[in-house]
Amino acid sequence: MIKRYASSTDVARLAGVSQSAVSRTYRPGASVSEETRRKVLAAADELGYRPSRIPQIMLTHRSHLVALVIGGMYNPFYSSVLEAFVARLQAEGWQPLLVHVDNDCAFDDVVPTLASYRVDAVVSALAILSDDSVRQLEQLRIPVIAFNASSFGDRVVSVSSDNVLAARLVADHLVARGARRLGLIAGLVESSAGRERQAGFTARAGELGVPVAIQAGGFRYEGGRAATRRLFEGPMAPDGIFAANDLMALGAIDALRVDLGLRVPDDVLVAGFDDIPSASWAAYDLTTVLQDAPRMVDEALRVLHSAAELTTARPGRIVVPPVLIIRGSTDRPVAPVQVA
Amino acid sequence: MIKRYASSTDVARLAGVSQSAVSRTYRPGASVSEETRRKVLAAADELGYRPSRIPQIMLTHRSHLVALVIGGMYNPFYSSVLEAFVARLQAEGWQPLLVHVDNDCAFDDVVPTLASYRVDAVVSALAILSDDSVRQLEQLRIPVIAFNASSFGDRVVSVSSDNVLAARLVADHLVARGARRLGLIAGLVESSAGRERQAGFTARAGELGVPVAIQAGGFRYEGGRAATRRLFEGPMAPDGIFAANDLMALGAIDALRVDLGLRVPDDVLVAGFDDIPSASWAAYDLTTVLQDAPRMVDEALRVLHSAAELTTARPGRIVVPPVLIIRGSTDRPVAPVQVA
DNA sequence: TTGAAAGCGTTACCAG
DNA sequence: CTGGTAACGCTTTCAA
Repeated sequence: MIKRYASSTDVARLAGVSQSAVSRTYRPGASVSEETRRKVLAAADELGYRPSRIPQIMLTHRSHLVALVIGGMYNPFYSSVLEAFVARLQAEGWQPLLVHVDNDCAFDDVVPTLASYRVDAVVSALAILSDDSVRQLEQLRIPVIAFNASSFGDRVVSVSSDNVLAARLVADHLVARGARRLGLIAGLVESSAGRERQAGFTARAGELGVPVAIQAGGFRYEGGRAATRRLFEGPMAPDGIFAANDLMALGAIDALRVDLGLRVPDDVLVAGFDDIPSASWAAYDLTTVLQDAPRMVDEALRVLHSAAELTTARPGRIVVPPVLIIRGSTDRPVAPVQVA
Repeated sequence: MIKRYASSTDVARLAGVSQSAVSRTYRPGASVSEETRRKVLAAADELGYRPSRIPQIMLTHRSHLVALVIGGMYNPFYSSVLEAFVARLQAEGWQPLLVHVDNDCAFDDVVPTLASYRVDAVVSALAILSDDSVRQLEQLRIPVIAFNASSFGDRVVSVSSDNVLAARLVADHLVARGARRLGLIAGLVESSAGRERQAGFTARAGELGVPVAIQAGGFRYEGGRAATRRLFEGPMAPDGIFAANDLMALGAIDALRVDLGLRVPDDVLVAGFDDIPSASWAAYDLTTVLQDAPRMVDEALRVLHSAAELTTARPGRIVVPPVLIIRGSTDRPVAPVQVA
């Protein structure tokens, strides 16, 4: 087995000082003579020495490692969340250990590994979080922060947008712009965010006395496109569609224009959720709900800080206000139009 | 300071056995009596114990940690590469430590942190890798694998597509489909991949006797859109455009259709590079070069395995064959058309 | 099969 | 200011 990294003892030997002296040289505010420091730094430079955090982890019971659990990176919303998270964690002295899971039971499998690295906390950006994984992490006393998944509000801390309110705003907007037969493209039933968006939208539509047809789109572009075609196979062709995320909304727009030969927004209004970059591309110009990722990350980090000194974060829900971004895909006069 | 994780000593105490017995219980193939194993597992379960890898790192000089350095996650190509990498690393027993850098000097800043966690290797998916960072990692004897950046072929291992060949194929294709005045939207000069694509394209166009106008697009959608408008301000309005990545190509298509009122592919052919998901969306249907991310990740992992036992990977370039994906954005008869 | 003990690379504490 | 030493949690070796 090759020894790759030099140790403080190696440096001490070369510099002709004690190992303690090397340690002190790298500890700010420790008392080392200029002479010793010089010798140590010279030796360290020669050997390519950097102090190791590993023994510190044993001593302090703090690794400064945070597990970041991600699932569907196909959704650009999650890439931007990930990027923001990593940048913020680094800036505050944490190191993200990235964990990718395809499906939920795979998460259970990696929990022991995370534990073996003694992570200080787990941040999950999974749409879905199984009861089992939560229980496992609880037993290991690892604080868990759920991003965009509120189903475990009583056991973990969750940070998410106000999905219900946002979906209600979308329903209001579509109806105000003249829609009278709504279509909803749902995500995955396992996703609490998706369920909340569906609930808010259908509730508000009900209050407004407007019917809603529902098709599942699985949060993907192709799913949204297929769901849209199915919506138009039914008896009630919608004149306003809300997709539970932007990817599906973009698929819906393409289905309407390319597969069905309809115009957006002239024939059908379309709105999405997330405000991913492609939502603002000229070909789509999609009305959507902005999820304030930086703000959500901020909140998650606030929780992380407080959880760092506890064995578990205090359960609860943190809800970030959403913003409706109105673009061309719903750009019609506000005055209700006459519908056949 | 709270002690979050139980130790083998805690378990031993509760189980009424020695700490060695606990260790052996978790080491496959060690000799423990059924009775002891039972007591240990019961105690471990009660305390939520998982063996720690931290002391092992000290003993073996191997952390099984791999630093994954990422930059522009705005490009979906990198999210999919990241996802593939993380999945593969995990499957093979490594843990990715994620590092995000905004600009290159920021990388220099995190190198000491990576070293302090005793990472076994660094995989950089940065378009740009500074000379300084490479030198720093060399001095620390950390093997480096550069993904999609070949400028340091003599110092590190790089894995990339055959950018030159791919760009030549694109030039051939555009000209075969009738383009006679080419436009090239370049990425960033600092990116070796971008430079290679530009070199291959202009070289082949030269051989074919077709002029090329160049505008920089910075690898972003907006940049590609603006670059396209600039191409048409010049004296030579192109009838075929190659963008050094898909994001810029999509911006180009929107510029052509929305800003300039031209048709794609009827008036102008457009091709990109990467084959990101949105390239195949109906609104764009973009001809592009597929970078075989899974294959590239495979190659990188092969290098990682061999580098794991060395203090440095043997420098060299690994080049993965690209595939031209022909879609609607260049869909014109193969026979050369007459151009004014 | 079992327990005791050394050692990994640090930091903190102590005596000099 | 300096060097020696204990301690962290684990694996491995050795003796019982």
